[in-house]
Amino acid sequence: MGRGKIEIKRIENATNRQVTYSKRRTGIMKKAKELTVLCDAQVAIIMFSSTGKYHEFCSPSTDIKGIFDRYQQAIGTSLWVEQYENMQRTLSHLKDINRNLRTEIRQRMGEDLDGLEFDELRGLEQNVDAAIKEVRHRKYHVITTQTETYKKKVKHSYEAYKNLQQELGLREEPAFGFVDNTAGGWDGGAAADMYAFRVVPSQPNLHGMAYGGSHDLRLG
Amino acid sequence: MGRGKIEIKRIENATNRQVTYSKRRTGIMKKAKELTVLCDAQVAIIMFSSTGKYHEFCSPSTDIKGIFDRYQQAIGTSLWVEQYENMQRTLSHLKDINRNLRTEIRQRMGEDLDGLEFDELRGLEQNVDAAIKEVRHRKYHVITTQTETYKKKVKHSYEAYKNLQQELGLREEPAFGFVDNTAGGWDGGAAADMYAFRVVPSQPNLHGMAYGGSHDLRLG
DNA sequence: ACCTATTCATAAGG
DNA sequence: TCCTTATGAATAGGT
Repeated sequence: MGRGKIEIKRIENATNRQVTYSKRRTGIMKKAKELTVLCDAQVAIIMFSSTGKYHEFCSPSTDIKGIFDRYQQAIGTSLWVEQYENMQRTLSHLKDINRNLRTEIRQRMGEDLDGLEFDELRGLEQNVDAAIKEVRHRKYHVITTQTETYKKKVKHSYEAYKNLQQELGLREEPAFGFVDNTAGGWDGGAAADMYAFRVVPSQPNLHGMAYGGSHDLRLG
Repeated sequence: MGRGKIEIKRIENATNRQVTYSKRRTGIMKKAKELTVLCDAQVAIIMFSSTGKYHEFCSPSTDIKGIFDRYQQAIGTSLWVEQYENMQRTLSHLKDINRNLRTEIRQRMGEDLDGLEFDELRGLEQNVDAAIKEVRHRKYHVITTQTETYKKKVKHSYEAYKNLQQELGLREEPAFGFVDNTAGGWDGGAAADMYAFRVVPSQPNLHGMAYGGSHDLRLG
């Protein structure tokens, strides 16, 4: 249709190609619209010209996404579903793991023990018992190190003070006496009591997690 | 075009509508193919007839998914990205939670304590200490209940045996004596020792989780 | 963007 | 669905 037949092959002249693209695109869109009205059909068209411009058509009462969701249903799931389903699987797997982890934590906190057999309880007890030994050991290490540090600080301060006195030629009595009362091993209970005043009253927080408090276990 | 002009409105006769759909669909597909060849364009078309049958066209050297990915880029991300990104967010949130839970478990097992302050260690110790009391309490409860059950079973057996003797008119000595040696409270250590032979040698397993063993913490 | 000769698509009927 | 054909629509090439 037109002044002379044309061969259906790529139009080499860029201007002609662009003009023909415009005309024929309009024609297809019109035909598509007529089809949706005449035949009560749903149509979605997406076009990219050779210059990269894009145009779309979509029958009314829906949108591209709607038609593509229907399309995916029609061809029986594919396209993006694969990565989507992978994600879904990973997600539910993670939820399972989280549930198990939370169960284990609760049991390690002495809750939710009703379902456990004697053997299981015994294993749990032994495990928690070993854990508390580790925690105590670490605690004593920390407090010992801390104490040594303070001891050294005091010692250095005292020596600096004495040096200052000497340099000033003063002979006054020191303002305080330095006594080493931190030597030797630490008794666990005593250490805990000595430092009880330093413990914060609310839940102690470990890297954002409060032991014994409520965990942020929302699944989002 | 055709033997008479037609009005562009829904064709009420179902057969005519179907016939027209077929003809015009073919026409559009042909036009689309010509467009892709003549103008070096990319085209994707999806159609659903009023009867639900679907047809598609796609320019060569690509596929529907390819064109739609390009389409989404062109309009600047949308469509499925929203739910996809929601999922991605949920997933990474779950992973965070998972990591925190595992950290907490490890710390409750006495591992990974290096990063903790004294106050935190103290909180952890108190918490684990409270937990082990709960576990022991539960363990004693279970073993006591179990023992009571066995005791009753033995008692019932013995009574049945005595009744049988009486009914048979026999006067032989009983084959075994019934002595109540399970009354009174249970000492924890003693109980554990008494029943030590019942403990399975390998890791005790609690609902599929082995305390102190390796957890199935693969993230998939 | 408009014009128009020409080709094409298709409505109706079999 | 395919064939036929009269007729209106689409459009190639030029302005």
